[in-house]
Amino acid sequence: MSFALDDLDEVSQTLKLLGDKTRLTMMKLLEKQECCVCELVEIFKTSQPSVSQHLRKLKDAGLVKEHRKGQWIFYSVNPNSMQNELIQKLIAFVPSQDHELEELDKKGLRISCD
Amino acid sequence: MSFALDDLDEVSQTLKLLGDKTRLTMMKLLEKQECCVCELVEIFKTSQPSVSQHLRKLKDAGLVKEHRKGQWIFYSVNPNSMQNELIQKLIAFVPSQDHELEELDKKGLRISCD
DNA sequence: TCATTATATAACTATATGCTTATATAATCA
DNA sequence: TGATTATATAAGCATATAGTTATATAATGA
Repeated sequence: MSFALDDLDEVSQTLKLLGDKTRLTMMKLLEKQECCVCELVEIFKTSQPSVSQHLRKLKDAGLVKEHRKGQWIFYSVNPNSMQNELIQKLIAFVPSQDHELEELDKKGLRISCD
Repeated sequence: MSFALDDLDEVSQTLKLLGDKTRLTMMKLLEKQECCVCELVEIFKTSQPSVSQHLRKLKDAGLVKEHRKGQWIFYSVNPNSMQNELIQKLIAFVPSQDHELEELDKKGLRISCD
């Protein structure tokens, strides 16, 4: 069961976070598929600190979770966040990012473990 | 018929706009009921220029419409905006602002024309 | 253990944002 | 017409934000 998020501050805080193109796209990507930082650096064509700082904000808000696999840290959307119902509705409006993941595969830059 | 808003920039731009507590609350209010600037000044307990500037941003994005009645200019949510489907989903998560309108009535500060 | 790779964090900078004060425009009313 | 009321806009300021560079931490592998 997901309980409704009915608090003005939390809604506006969440919208402010996702009012950034990079973070909004990240959520769309990480909803479908967990990614490590270096994959996101490749996808967003930006610096590693920039990616880490965006992820930090999403994590602080509880929107993503992380787990380490060896040297990599993988991030994905936290399905148990209080804001998840809102998040799901939002990212439905964001264009699919599947092509980004396919690009990664093509370039052989996809990280996979186990 | 409402057509889906499927553009990353427009979605993130809309979320950034509504990632402000004042503007988010305004949209919730103006969805239910048109208000003039002076009513919003009373409700938000802030300055008139501040309210006007927020409304300006919402209007520039096409999210609200205005019409003058005598000396007052009334604003309301524009149901024909390209983002309306997204807006409706968003403001469903915002707590009702009915009490604000009731407060106005009680204080005799509600503007009505015709 | 040392070098390499992945990630996080800190400090700095440039730009964006929201509010304030002051002023301009527009409508109403005496 | 002049005073009042409602609203918009401009300029200035303080804070927030996102990116950069430099550095720290952590895991891997030779």
